[in-house]
Amino acid sequence: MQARRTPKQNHLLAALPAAELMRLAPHLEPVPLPLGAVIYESGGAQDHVYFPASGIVSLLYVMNDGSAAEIAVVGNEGMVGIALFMGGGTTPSRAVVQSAGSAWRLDAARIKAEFARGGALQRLLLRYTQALITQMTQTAVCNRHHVLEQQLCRWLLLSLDRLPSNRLVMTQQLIANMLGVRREGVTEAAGRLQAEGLIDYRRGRICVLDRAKLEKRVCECYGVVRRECDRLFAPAPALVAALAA
Amino acid sequence: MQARRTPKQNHLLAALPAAELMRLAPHLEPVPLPLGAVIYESGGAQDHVYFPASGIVSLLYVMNDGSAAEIAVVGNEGMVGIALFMGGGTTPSRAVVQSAGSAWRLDAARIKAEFARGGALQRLLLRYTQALITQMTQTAVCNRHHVLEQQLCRWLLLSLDRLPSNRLVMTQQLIANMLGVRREGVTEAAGRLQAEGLIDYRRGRICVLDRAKLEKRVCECYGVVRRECDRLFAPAPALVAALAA
DNA sequence: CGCCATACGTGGGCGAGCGTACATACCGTG
DNA sequence: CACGGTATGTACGCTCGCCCACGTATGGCG
Repeated sequence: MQARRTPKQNHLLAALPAAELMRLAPHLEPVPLPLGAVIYESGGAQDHVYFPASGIVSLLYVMNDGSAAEIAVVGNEGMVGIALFMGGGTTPSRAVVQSAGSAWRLDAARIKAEFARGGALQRLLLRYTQALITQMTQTAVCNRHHVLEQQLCRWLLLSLDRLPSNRLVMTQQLIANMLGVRREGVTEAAGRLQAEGLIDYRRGRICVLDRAKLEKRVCECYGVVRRECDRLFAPAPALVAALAA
Repeated sequence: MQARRTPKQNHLLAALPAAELMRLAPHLEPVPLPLGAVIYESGGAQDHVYFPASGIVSLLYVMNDGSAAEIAVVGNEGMVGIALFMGGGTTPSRAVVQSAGSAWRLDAARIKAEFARGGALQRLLLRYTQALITQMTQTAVCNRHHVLEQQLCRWLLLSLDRLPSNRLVMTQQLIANMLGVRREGVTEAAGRLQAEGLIDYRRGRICVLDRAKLEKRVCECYGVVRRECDRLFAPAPALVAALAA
C-alpha cells in the first residue's frame, strides 16, 4: 500500500521546505502506533511529539468517574503533542491510538528548539494548532446540539478522512467510548445507517458504502472543521498566483 | 474602583518584562467594551487583538439555525484574537462582550511583528492559548456529560473569577444563549440555587452569596480549567526559588 | 466442526431538557 | 402612580438518550 516509509507521509512534514526537512530528518524516529496504545496520559510528561504517517490518534478527556469524551482526532494531517511547543509541557487529556499505524517522532528538546527558530515549522505548527482548536470547538457545539446519529456520521467522516480505505476496524463499544455515549445508542444509529445502505457493519469492521449520503446526513460541524482545515493549509495566495503564471 | 487606567490591569501585559511593555505601550489603544458589542464576527477579518482590562468577552459559535453555544470566556487574564498570531487571521466563531468593561487593543501588524520577535510576549501568548484550549475542551466535556445546574454553576464561577465584585448583570435569557439551553431551564436551576441561598437573583442582577457552596455544587470541569490556568501562569520554578532565598 | 467469548440487537422504564403556552412580577418612564 | 415592556415562574406533553436486563449471532480457536 505504501511504497516506502518517508516523513513525507505526514502532511505537516511534507509541507516543510526541503532544507528544514533535511535538518529535521536525522532526528525523526519511526515508531509504530499499535491499536490502543496510550501515547500521553492526562497530566503526564510529554517527552516526544508524534507526526503520524498512518493511523489515527484520539485525544480524550477522562473524567473522575472514568467515563471519557473525545476532544479531537489526529491523523497524518497533523501532530500529537502541541503542549510541548505551546509551553505547558502537558495537557489534562489522554492521547490513545484509535486506529493502528505508524508515526515519526521527535524528542521534546528538538521540537522546542526547532519551534524557537521561528521558521516554516513554527508557522505550520501554529496553523495546525488553530485547526485543532476548531475541531475542539465543533466537538463542544456538536455535543450540545446534535443527536447521536449526526455525531456518529461526523465521527465516521473524520475517521475516513484520515484512513487510506473506506474500511475501519472499530467496535461499537469503542465508538461509544469516543463519543461519550452508550453502546446501545451507537447500535441503534448504526443500524439505521446500515438499513439505508450507507455503511456495512460486521463485527468490528465498518465499511462505508455511500460517503455522499453520509455527508448529507452529518451536521454542519463536519463541514466547518473540514473547510477550516482546507483554508488554513491552502497554499499561500502568492504561491497560487506564481503557479498560475 | 480602579485607580488609573494602566495596561497592567491585564494580566498578560502585566506579566511582560518592563522593556517589552514599554515598547508596546505607545501602540496600546484604550477602547471601551460596551455590553453586547460584537468584537469579531464569525469568519470575519480580525484587525486588532484586545487585552481586556475589565469586563468579559464570550467566544460563541453560532449555528446555521441561529442558535449559539459558548466556547470560552475571556477576561483580564487573557486576550481576544489569537487567530492573528496563530496564522489563520480569523476563526469560525464570534466574540461578544458579555459584561461591559474596557480593553487595550493592538493592531494586527503590530501583534504579528511582536509575536515574531519570539520574546516573552510570544511565550505568554502561547501559554494563554493552551489555557484557552483547556477551557474549550472542558466545555465540550461539560456539554456532553453534565446537567444544566452544574453547567450554570461553572458559568457563574468562570464569570465571577473575571469580575471585581460578586455581582453580575445578566438576564436568564442571555445565560441560556451562552450555555445553548432554554431560558426556562436556567430559571429552574437558578431557582433552586436561590432557594438554597447560594445566589440572589433580581431581574437581571445576580449576586453570588455563597461562593463556597457553589464550588461544591459545580462539576469537575471548573476546577480543571482553574488549575490548568494556575499551572500555566505560575511563576517559573527558578523565580520561586530566587524569591524564597 | 463444535464451542464460546465477544460483538451486536432489542425492549421497558425513567429522567433531563425541549417546544409551547401562558401567568406573574418588577421597574423605569411618562 | 398607572402603564407597558421586560424578566421571571410554571405547566404539560414529547423526544432523546440513559440504565438495566436479556437474547442472538459471528467467527476464531481448539
